Amino acid sequence: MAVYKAPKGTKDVLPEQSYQWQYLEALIRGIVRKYGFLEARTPVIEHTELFLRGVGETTDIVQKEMYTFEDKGSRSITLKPEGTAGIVRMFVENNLFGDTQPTKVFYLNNPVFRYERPQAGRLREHHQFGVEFFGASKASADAECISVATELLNQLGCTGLTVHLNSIGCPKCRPNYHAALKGYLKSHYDDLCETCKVRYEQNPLRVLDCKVEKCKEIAKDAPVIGDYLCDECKEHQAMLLKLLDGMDVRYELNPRLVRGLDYYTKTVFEITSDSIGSQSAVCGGGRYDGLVEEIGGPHVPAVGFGLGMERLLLVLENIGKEIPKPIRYDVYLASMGDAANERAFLLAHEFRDLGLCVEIDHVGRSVKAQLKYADKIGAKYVIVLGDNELEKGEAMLKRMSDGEQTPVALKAEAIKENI
RNA sequence: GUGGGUAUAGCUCAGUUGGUUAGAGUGCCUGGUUGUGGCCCAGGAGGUCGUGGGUUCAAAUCCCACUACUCACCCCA
Repeated sequence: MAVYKAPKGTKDVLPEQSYQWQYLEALIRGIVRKYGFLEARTPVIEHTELFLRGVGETTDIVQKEMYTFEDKGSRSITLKPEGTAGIVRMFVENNLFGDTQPTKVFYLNNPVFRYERPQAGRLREHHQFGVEFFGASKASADAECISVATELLNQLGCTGLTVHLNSIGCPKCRPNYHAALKGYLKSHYDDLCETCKVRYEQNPLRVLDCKVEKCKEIAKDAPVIGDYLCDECKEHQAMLLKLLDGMDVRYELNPRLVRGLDYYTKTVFEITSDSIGSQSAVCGGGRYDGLVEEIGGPHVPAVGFGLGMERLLLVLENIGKEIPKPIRYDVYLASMGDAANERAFLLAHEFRDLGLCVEIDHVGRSVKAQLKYADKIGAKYVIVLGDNELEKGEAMLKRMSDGEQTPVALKAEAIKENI
């Protein structure tokens, strides 16, 4: 029985709901196009090593959530747990850094996999839309990325969203902050939760993110990164805020926003929703100036984000946003009797040549049942074909919205005039 | 990995202190005359009551285990 179910944490997109995905896809393509982002597609699998180096060995994603296996050639392969590492690998492997910069790419409906306990808004396989902006160190690049996300969300009419923003510094200034933070945490070490004791050693920034009450108490009075940023990081953030203000993008500065991927530098941001349960992040990203080098390329600054498609759909559902359902059939050809059935089939063929969407009877229903079926599948018009119509070479074109019937000659072009 | 909740028709759910052929709404099929949808009316099909054990004369109902789903922690999109 279990064999015939989709694996835990995965979901089918059923035929009746795929239009929602297509709607988002079209909207997204229209937006990124205006910014000049080009689509890139990378493999679902990568060498495990890429994520160890890219995402970071101490992260939860790498330590306990990856789908890793050995292939028949004894290579360690991993289903991608996030979108950025693969794109960076592509960027480096194909020497795209050698082209004129910047390089602006996006990915759409990119499947990513994490072995986690499923819950509201969290799947083991989900799909991301994301943007990666290489070779641009200026804050305008950060601002464009955020703008792509907020424009999308705004165009969809999303409400209850918050843009959280922070800077976590760069390799020049972060060590100072690390030292200060560790110094502070050391005096509270015994009160930290068990995982935070480990974080203290491996990645003290993450203690700020801890949800345990005691740790939150401690974090509240911890030194703030903003006080330790170097001039360059400070100026970068100031410029970003200025540009966001100029676009009227609302944001909240959150000094404790720390993301679970190791590659970020300077800007980090997250967009959360208050309507989709506790897994509230719809979009997350930031700057990663050191990652290209880490993956074996030259020093190339970059910034990007990932946005969860399933969560975006959840937001739309929960705020009652209706996605327009496309018309499936223009015409349904009801027919009875062998001659009319055959004529209906060929007429449908002619209609399709003219670009119309049309359906006929494939199961031998009565005329009454065919009308009912035409109504159910949302056909705009119905034509009933029987011996009478074949003789006269004329039939009634029935408009389903109001039932009005008009006589038409049995010629595809002529009928098309009337719809 | 840790907790809580749920499991009865395709779907959403009833099912009284254990009691005889397990129900409703919706969906599906058919019919309400001879070739015309929506509304209405009538009829029909459809259920190993998640699985396996136990208690009992008797279990959808009580007990245990397992599984699945779900929500939350954790983490993240």
